[in-house]
Amino acid sequence: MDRPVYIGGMEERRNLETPARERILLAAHDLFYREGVRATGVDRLIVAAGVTKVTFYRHFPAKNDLVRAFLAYRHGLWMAWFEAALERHRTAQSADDPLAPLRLALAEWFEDPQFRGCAFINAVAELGGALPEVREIAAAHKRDMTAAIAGLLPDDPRAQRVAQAAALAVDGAIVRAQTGVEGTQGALAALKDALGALPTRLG
Amino acid sequence: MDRPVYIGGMEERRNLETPARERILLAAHDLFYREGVRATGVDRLIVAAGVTKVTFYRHFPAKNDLVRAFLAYRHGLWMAWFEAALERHRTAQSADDPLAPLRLALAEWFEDPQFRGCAFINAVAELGGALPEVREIAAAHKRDMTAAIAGLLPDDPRAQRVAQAAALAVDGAIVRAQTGVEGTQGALAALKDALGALPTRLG
DNA sequence: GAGCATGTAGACAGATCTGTCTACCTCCGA
DNA sequence: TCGGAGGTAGACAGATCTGTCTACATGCTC
Repeated sequence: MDRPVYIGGMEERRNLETPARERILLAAHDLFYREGVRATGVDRLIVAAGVTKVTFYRHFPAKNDLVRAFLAYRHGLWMAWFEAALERHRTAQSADDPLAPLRLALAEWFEDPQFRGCAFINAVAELGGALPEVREIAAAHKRDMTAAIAGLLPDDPRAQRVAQAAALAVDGAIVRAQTGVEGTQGALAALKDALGALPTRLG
Repeated sequence: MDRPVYIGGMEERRNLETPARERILLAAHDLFYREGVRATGVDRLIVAAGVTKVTFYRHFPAKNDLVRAFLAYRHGLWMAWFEAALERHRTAQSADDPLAPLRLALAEWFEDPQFRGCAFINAVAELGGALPEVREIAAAHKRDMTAAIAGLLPDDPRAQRVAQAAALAVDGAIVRAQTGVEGTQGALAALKDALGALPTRLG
């Protein structure tokens, strides 16, 4: 994996060999994330996916079904990238700074020109009122993200609490990088301060 | 101010005495925050505000003008509540824990049944692609929020950095309370851990 | 008393949205 | 061989969206 999968650039896979269902999912992944769910109409999706309306509705009887499928797909993709990125940066890890891979992984993500924040936070913001289940989907995503962070910490009963606080800081960094309060560098610097203060030398 | 102003319940002010422009703004504040900007059509706004379409478009030539006015209005309202809440909780402040008022203020907010996250984070998530200026509006909001947090800290050159890290944690707590990862109590507990670790005893 | 700002009621235009429909094609496995 | 899964093209329905239009009323100010 030389390039994080969330970046996009999946268009090349969206050719006629790829099954229609997957092409729709790839188009949704691209457009929903980049422009938002409500801003993306079914007509634009079918053009981007290169399918017809009948095919679209055969696979996803309602647009909300595609929204759910998109979030499930995104979850798998993002978690795979996240865990791989943490693993890749483990070389930078030391006993003094076990969360260093977390910072480096997020720095990668934030610098990506396609970065538009967390798809799950965005989905809750956009659809939380109309489609309450996206809150539960987003919560499950955040729980998995927190578990991956906990995996960086030494085996200790207090690791769960530290991981929760670190995950909190990560979510804060994501939204601050997204709005660009102090630039992505500012978000990363504040994240470093917040993570660095946590008691990671347990035991 | 016995009740935070952001809670809503402003309907009683939306009577015929109130000028039409303010009634529209109050209706937008209610509906945009509760259900989202894109989910709220002009037709619903004019019914909620009790004005006609001509009046609406006389004050706000395009819906996006109302979006901007809504965000400016919300900023004033929220900041006034936030600063007042911090002041109200200053009694709980000690030299050991200067950020205690921050936690208590956010606990108030999160427990509110109308709580639906930060209107600015939500607006960026929903409109960041289509209306890029909301990112700058949200960034300005976050800068003011950070300045209010800095006001809790002792006068010290390092206070700015600590305030940035604290603001990062606050944003994280807001989105986690919004998605309900571990409930609002979990968000508050993680916030307490993240804030408690920061070096607030400066100088 | 003229002009202007502010308000009312409601029809209308034109775009776009989700979702349905008919009609036809192709490939594969029982 | 035949039936079903999966595909194509594109018209259509019905709702909803933003924004415009005519026509009229009221009250303030110069």
